[in-house]
This record gives sequence, C-alpha cells and structure tokens, in this order.
Amino acid sequence: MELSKNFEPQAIEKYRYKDWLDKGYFKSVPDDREPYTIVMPPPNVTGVLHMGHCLNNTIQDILIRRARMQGKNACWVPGTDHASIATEAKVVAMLRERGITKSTLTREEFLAYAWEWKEKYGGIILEQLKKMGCSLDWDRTSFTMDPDYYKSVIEIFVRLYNDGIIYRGLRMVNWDPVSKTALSDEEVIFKETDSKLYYVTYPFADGSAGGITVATTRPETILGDVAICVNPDDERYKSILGKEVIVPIINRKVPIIADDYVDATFGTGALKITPAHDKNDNEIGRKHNLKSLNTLDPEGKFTSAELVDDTLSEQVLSYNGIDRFVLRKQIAEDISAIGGIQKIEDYKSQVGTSERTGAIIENRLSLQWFMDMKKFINAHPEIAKAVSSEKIKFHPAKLKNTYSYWMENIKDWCVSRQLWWGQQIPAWYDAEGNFYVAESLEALHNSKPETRNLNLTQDEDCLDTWFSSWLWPMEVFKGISNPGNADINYYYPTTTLVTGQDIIFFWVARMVMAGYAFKNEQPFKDVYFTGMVRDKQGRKMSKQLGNSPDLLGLIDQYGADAVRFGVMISSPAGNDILFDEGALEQGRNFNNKMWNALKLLKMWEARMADSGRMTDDSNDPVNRQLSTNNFALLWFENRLHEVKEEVGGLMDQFRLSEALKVIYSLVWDDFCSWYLEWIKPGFEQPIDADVYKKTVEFFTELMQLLHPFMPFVTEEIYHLLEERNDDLMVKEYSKGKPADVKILAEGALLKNIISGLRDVRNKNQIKPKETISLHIQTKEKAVYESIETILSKQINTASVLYVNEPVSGTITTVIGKDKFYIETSQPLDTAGQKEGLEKELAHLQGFLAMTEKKLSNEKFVQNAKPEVLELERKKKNDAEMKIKVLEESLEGFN
RNA sequence: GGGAGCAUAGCUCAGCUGGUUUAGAGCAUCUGCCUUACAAGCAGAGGGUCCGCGGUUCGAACCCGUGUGCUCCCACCA
Repeated sequence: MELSKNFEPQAIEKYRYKDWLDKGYFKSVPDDREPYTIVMPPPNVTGVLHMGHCLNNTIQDILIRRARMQGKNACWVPGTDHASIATEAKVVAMLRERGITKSTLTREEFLAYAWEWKEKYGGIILEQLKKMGCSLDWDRTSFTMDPDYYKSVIEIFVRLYNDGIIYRGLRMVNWDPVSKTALSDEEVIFKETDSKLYYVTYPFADGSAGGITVATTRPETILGDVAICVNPDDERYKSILGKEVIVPIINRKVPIIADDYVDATFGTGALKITPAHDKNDNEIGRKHNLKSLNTLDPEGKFTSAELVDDTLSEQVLSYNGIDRFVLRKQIAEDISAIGGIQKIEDYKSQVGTSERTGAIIENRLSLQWFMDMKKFINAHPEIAKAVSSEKIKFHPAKLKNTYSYWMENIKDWCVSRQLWWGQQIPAWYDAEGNFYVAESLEALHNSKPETRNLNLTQDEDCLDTWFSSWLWPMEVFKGISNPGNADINYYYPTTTLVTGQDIIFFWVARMVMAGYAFKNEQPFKDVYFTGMVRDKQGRKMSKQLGNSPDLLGLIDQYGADAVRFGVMISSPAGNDILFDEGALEQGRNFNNKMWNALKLLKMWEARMADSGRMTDDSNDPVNRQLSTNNFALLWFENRLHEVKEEVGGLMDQFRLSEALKVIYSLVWDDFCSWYLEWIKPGFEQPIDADVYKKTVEFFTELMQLLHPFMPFVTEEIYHLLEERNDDLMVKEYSKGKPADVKILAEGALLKNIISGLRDVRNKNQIKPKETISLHIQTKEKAVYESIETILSKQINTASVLYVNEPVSGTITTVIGKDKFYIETSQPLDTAGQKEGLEKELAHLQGFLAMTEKKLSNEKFVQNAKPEVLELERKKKNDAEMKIKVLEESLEGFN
C-alpha cells in the first residue's frame, strides 16, 4: 500500500464520520452499563459555528468519547434553542429585506415566516458539528419548541402560577426599544459610555430670583419630571424645601422634596425625579406619591400622550416622534436658548444595553409576568446548597462563589417578552381585564365552565427563552412531558455539563433550580466552564474587528483533528483561550508525525523477518536485535503504563489540556524520537517479527489514548496498522498496570547519556556521520549492559570500551557519576573542554555548598522530615562524588 | 462602590500537602544537520529579580501582610 507523503485529512474525515454513523456508534439506549450523559448546550437555532462552539463541543466530545471507551453507555444529546429575541430579530430583518414589516402581519403569518426560516437555516450548526467529529446521538436531536417541549414549558408556567410563584405585575422593567420587549436583569449589560452631564436650572415658581440647578445626563426626560429631590441634611437647600420650581419648556410646577437617597456630593446635590424613566426615581416617586409621566413610546420616541394635565405648546408637540437621542440634543439646545443650561461637562457613565440587540435600555413601567425567585428557592433548599456542598462540582471551583452570591441576592425574574417567537403565555383575558391561567383554553373551560361564555383573548406575549432552556436536561429525555419514562430514569441526572461561564446565571443556576423543583434531583454532577475564545492579542472575537476566524475554512485547511488539538492544547477549565493559528499548525504537524511513524512501520512490515527464523547464532542480525531491543520494549511498555495512569488522573480532574500535552509528548518524544530510533534496524535490515508486533501494539495503545482528542487520524492509523474487524472509537481501554520505576529510571539515564554525548559531538563539531570510539569509566559496569547497544547506535560509535583510567587524547565529559572519553579524529579543543568542565564544577560546588549549609543547620536536621533529610544527604553525596570525578578529569589538563 | 481571581522564560501556561539535584513544558529564538518515516523534520543549545517590599519558617514561587498592575463578576450617583 502506498501511503501519501503527509496526512490528508479531508477524505478520511468524511469517510470515517459516515462509517461511525452507519455503524450506529453514536446511538445510545438504556442498558445495564453505567450511563455517561451530556446534554449539549443548545446553540441558537439559526446560529453558525464559531470558535466558542468549537471549544465547547470539542471538550464534550472528548469527555463522551473517553467515557464510551471506558465501557460506559455514553449519550450526548444534540439540539437547538429557539432563542426568541435573537431569532425573532433575524426573522424581522429578513422580512424587512423582503419589504415586509412585522406590524403588518398577524401573529400566525409572522410565525409561519419564522418556522420557514427555522426549517431553512435551523440546524446548520448541527451539520457543522459533524465536521468536527462530534459523536452526538443524532436521533435524540431536540428543539426547545418541539411540540412536547412546548407543552412542558406551558405546564411548568401553569404549575408555578398555581403555586403562587409566578405573578403578574406592573413594574419598572428593562426595556429594549429595538426589539420592543422587556428583558430580565441578566440580559442587560452595562457598558462604560462617554456622555455629557448637563446642568439645568429650574426657576422658582413664585417668581423669586434664581432657582435650583440639577445635573442630568438625560435632558430628553425632563418633560416627564415631577419633582426635584435633595438630601434632607443638605444645608444649601434646607431653606427652599417645599418650594415649587418650573420644569423648563413644559412649564410644569413641581415641588422640591427631600430624600436620603440623594447624594449631596454628586453634581449639584439636586436630583430631578422622572418616575417613568428611572428605577430609583420610580422608587422615590412611589414613596412621595408622585405621578409617573411617561414621555417615550415603546420605540424610544417622544410622545406627549400622557401629558394630559399640561398645557402643551407647539414646541412640545413638535417633539412627538423624535428619537430619544436626537431629542436629548434638541431639548438641551432649546433649554440653552432660554438660558437654562449652566454648563455641560464630559462624563463617563455605565449605560445598560441589551445583551442581544445592543440597544441602550430604557427603564419602563409595564405590566409583565414575574417569577418570585426567593419564594421559589426557599421552597427547595437544596438549590442554594448544591454547589457550595459540591454535590454539583464546578470546574474551576472558584466559580462557586459567583453562583452563591447570585443565589443569595436573587431578584424576581421577568419571564414575559413582547415577542411572538416562543412559548405564548398561557393566560387569557376577558373584557373586564380579569385573567385566567391554564394550560389551554380547553383546559380552562373544563376547570372553570363559567369561562366558556366569556370573550377571552390570550396574552400576546411569549416567555423568556431561558424559561424553556432551564428544562433542557430533563425534557430532552421527555422528563416533564412523560415523567418516569425509561430514558429519563436512566440518563438523569446527567453526568457533566460543559458550558461558558457567561451563562452561569442565565442557564446553569436555573437548570439547578428546575432540576430540584421539578424532578427533585440535581441536573448534573460536574460542570466544566470554558472561558472565552480570544484572539492572539487577547481581544474578544467580534465581527467588527474581523478577528473571528472562519472555522470551516480552518477545518478544510488543517483538518478537524488539528483544529481540535489547537483549541485544546492551551485551554485549562475556566481560562480564556487565546486563539493562535500556530497551535493548529502544531496539531497538523502532529498528525504528520504520527502518519510518518505509520509509514515507517509499514516499511518495516514489508521487510519483517519471520520470528521462526530465530537461531542461537549471535551473529544473526535478527537474533541480536531481539535481545538488545529487550530494553527498549520494556522501557516503552512501562512508559505507556505510567502515562496511561497519569492521563487518567488528569482527565478525571478535567485537566484536559494537560492530558493532551502528556500524550503529545509521549507520542512525539518517547515513541517517535526515542523508542522507534532505538529499535530501528540497520540500513535495509529486516526487523524482528516480535519486536514489530510489540511496536504495533504500542502504537495502537497510543492511538487509543489519543482518540478522544483526535478521533479521525487515530481511527485511520488504527485501521492501517493492521487488518481489523473492530473500530477504535468503540474499543474499550484495557486495565492499567503499575509501571516499573527501575526500568523508567534506567531509561531516563540512557536518554541523559545519549543527550549528553550528542551535545559533546555537537560542541566539538563532530559530523553526524563520523563515528567515534567511546570509553566509559564507571564503577557500575552492569548498569550499561542492557543499554550499551542502544547507546552505541544513538551516538554513532565504532566501539564502546570500559576503562579504569582516563584515556589521553580524548574529549572528556562527566554524566552522572561516570566519565566518558570520546576518541575522534577531530582536532581537540582542549581549552574549550576545560572551560566546560570548570563551569560544571563551579555549578556543582555551588550546589554542594547549599546542601552543606542546610545539613549544618541544626534546626533543619531537627525539624525536617526524615525523607527530606535523607534526600538532602544523598544530594550532598552525589554532588561530592561528581565533583571528585570532575576534579580528576580536570587534572588531565594540567 | 462591593467581591473574586491572576501576576513564573519573548508568548501561552504547569508547578497539587512549603523540602524532589540551586525553577519545568510547549511554542518562538539560536547552532548544526537534505541521517534511507517525517525540513510541517532531526540533533543540540541559550533564555528566569517566580511583580515590588515586609513577615512567618530550619527552609518560601508556594503561607501571611502590604503596595503595584491586569482580568472578571455584582451593584448602578443622577
């Protein structure tokens, strides 16, 4: 078989994925094995794959593939989220392009367009995940608006309403004027914004001179002012408390009131009160029984509709329909024209924006549905404890605090959204404004027959997306719609959740709540939080910066395995990862390295000597090979045991990038650079069949160990190494064995000596092809017996001899406790060598002094643990011995 | 304003219970090699005030205090 020069991923990935799929390896049904369950955080139904998904899903695939290979029943559930705001915004934009405005459509017409859009673009991202090799159980693909799912969300809403947890109320909410909906507090992101602080004077109403000056960033709300508020202890204003002032332009008389809330040190110490447009003003307004005058419509444009008690001038009426930010400047100018502006300062303030649309949030008084979170949590005390008690483990653990803090300071959740795409709120209103909550109109009529005669209309609004996604780990197994079914009983609680720490409140915390409240059980055992994927300079990936790489392009260019390697190699849990294409290159190179090792083995296979040919003839090259390779085989076998153990421990602790590093180094360094070179037969010589067989076994084990990280290349090599009837992805790991530390130490010594002598060759400019004669002066000749042939091959010696005295005319070096003399035809750099030995000696003398200082410290000898003390003595002895050897060697130069 | 975390080689990070040969890895850099698997490679090397200061200890990258710088979360004084 002719293997390509380099690993060529494209064709292999396609074929391998299809093969796995066809064989049903991704499928899971309940059985007797231990389940390992992951529910994928459902991406937005119209989303496309980006680096965040890539990282997140690679991690999940690694965990799920490992669990599968451990013999567990691995189940990874895919799906998408209807993502009401984001999707509706996209549909609205699509309609606008076609010249259709949402307001001209009925709800049914709009939803028809939305579903059409969902069918067309929904799930693209799931197809893209296949390219990454994700081993998802596609038969279980779920969507948060599937019929059963929809019903479950409604059912939960009704249940919570009946329990008195969900209520309807007129509250100040976060209003997104772009999508024209209320938002929960979590959906508001505060951003530092440059703005201006306007100092506006309100003249006294009684005509007396002067007035009161307030500082405001929002002149556009002035027409809704109902009072001016100062701190009761503020001496400057005590005398004018209770006086009235005139609101500029609209000429409304408003009182000067006092409230502790006002900070006398900020601005002028006087605050204008606009209860309709600010949360705190609203509070003060309620306390002081003030009117609330709304001056902005749902789109954030001025409206005078509520200003019925005022005399509206032409000027005020002319503001109607003007956008809030245009109006801000306009009103500032108009007040300035009548001399009402004292000064304007530059000012930085935190401005709330919509998480989805980026629009600046307005505070708006509106009737919404809320969930009383304190009441809800108090009804289920496990919710607050689950994370702090580590019943649910967070990785990294530091995020526990974030979770607890949020739980302890939780506020009511606004669950209604003024959108159509989502679960419509199951509440019906009669003509008198009474409302009824039920799972359906029919259910309502059945439970309350008197409602049959009423003319009822359903609430137009739908529920927050997170009010459906919080049921995800349950409802993907029909845990709400069909409780007690075989799937939910088997797969729930799920094992691990992998998600971004940015949605810890939105989603993770709420799933914990839902799990305990509706299933009386935690939703998952471990949560692995990923950080954010940033670019090389540490900037967030964004469309504006253009630093968001085209993932599918990268997969085409480097291969899926290389991309997976690249995102995993430096991404400890919870840390942001800096995306660097160099890491992908490293992954691709790694593929090639393994591919070439495979090619080497295939070459050997073609020239393999039959084991049966073994004779007693020690001159037979194959016979000789087996005995000398004995050490290499033993050593690598034990290295394998050691690393398997180490990797297992790291994976259990979710230290995935470290596990990958360890495997990478085992494959590249230990297997390719050391082991394969040690057993490599001489030019055109055959390899012993047993050595070859063993090597194939090692290679197979390496591929198995690496498989969860790089599934395609490992599966391919697995099949190319030997004819197989099974597949690597479902090959169970064998039980680990303890490593023999003595063999490992010998291997380490051998590597040390080889490196040391190669360094000597390098420094003395001995060409690689030039052979040397090596003389070893050692007291423990036995140590070298098993490694001599390997050593000889690796540093290209003509002969290895053991001596008891220095050999003159050679290059001397000291490694460990032994002296090595290299005989070469090259002219000797005596001075250079002497310098090298002196440098080494100085270093050792420093080291010795340090150990001596410690050992002569009585307190150290008294207090240190015996093993520490013993180690220190050994260090001292070793150093002394080496110094002696070095000094002897240096004598040769005098 | 409140809280959490971080600071180790040029970069990204390990360093777990304070002692493990006077601090490790990968990438990058430098030197030498087209050695019959691999130049996307091989062999080797250099590179550190473990952020500053103080303390605890026989012993500190690690513990404590303090300063500085950065990151994140929460709150939102107009």
